[in-house]
Amino acid sequence: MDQDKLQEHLSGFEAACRKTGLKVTHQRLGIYRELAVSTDHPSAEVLHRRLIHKIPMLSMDTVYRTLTTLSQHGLIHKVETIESQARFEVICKRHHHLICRQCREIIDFQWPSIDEAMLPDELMHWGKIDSRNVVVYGICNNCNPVKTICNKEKSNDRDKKIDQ
Amino acid sequence: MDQDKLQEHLSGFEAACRKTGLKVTHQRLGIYRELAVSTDHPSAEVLHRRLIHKIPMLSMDTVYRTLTTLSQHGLIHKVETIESQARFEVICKRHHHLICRQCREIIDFQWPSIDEAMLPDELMHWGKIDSRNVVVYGICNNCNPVKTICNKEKSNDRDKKIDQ
DNA sequence: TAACTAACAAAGAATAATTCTTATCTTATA
DNA sequence: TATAAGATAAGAATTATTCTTTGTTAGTTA
Repeated sequence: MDQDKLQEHLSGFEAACRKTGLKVTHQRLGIYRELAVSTDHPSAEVLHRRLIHKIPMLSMDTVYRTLTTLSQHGLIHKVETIESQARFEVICKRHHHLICRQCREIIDFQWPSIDEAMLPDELMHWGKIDSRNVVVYGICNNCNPVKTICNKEKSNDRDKKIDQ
Repeated sequence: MDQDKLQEHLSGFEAACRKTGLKVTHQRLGIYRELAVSTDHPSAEVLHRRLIHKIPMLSMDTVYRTLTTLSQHGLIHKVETIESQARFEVICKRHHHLICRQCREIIDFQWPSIDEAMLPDELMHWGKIDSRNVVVYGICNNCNPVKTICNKEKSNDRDKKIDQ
């Protein structure tokens, strides 16, 4: 995310906070900004690790509380996964997620035809739908190199913790 | 799931266990059967509660262990959600999930056109894809009854936002 | 059918992720 | 600038899940 886009996001964020009556605190702004510049859908823990040198007194609880609050107010997203640790993203343009079962990297992709497709009729009378997301799982080439040409002995990042 | 279908499932399950070298134990069979007759994507805790009168000595640990094992061997699915408690389902015919943010009920629906649609090109060189699921979130009519005529007033927009 | 061994149970400890409690601050507003 | 509502830090607590050990049970194979 480039600087202009970021500034735009941050202004939008402040405005949205004010509108909903959320106070614009240093911590919230910091957490939101960090999330906005992250492309890897960080967990609360990762965000905390990245922010602690900027906001030394930042507690994990604040990160969790903030993420929950922002998510409840629709300012950020919790990503659907089969993991136990929740991961987040700012709300940017519509996209879906591709997740590696091994290294757990989550990458975004667009799929406009799905976004526009009519949902099946049976959903029409269920209630009020507010999001539709595709989650694609698999093993990425880094984790399970294509044998074809070379196959350089795989990097064993099974438990790689997606840090900083 | 009707009786025949269930029997078929159970035979398939036993065969699959034997094939992978998993022992077909009373507990595994019981847990799998309970999951197969459940349409509500139960958590480990719920399954345990439902089974404890049939298998009085069943421990939570066994339920967790079994669900993990079966899931690792591709015999059951862990459902993608934004919840902290994991929920499971047997592998039946292809379907997607509709989840109520309020009551957390998860219901299945089919969407064949998505199942057949080509994934975007950009995913082609990412790795080996093994599943694609649509997760639809919203508020069901039971939780937020439609006030037929007009009324808005409700729709506490706080949590809305993410469109369609 | 015996024997080998994975799987199970119990019980408790451990871990990981997240939330609560309380006293103390900060932001937005009067 | 005072102040009330709301937010934070710190640590305790909770929840979900996994691990450890020991003794037992029960599938599977010879």
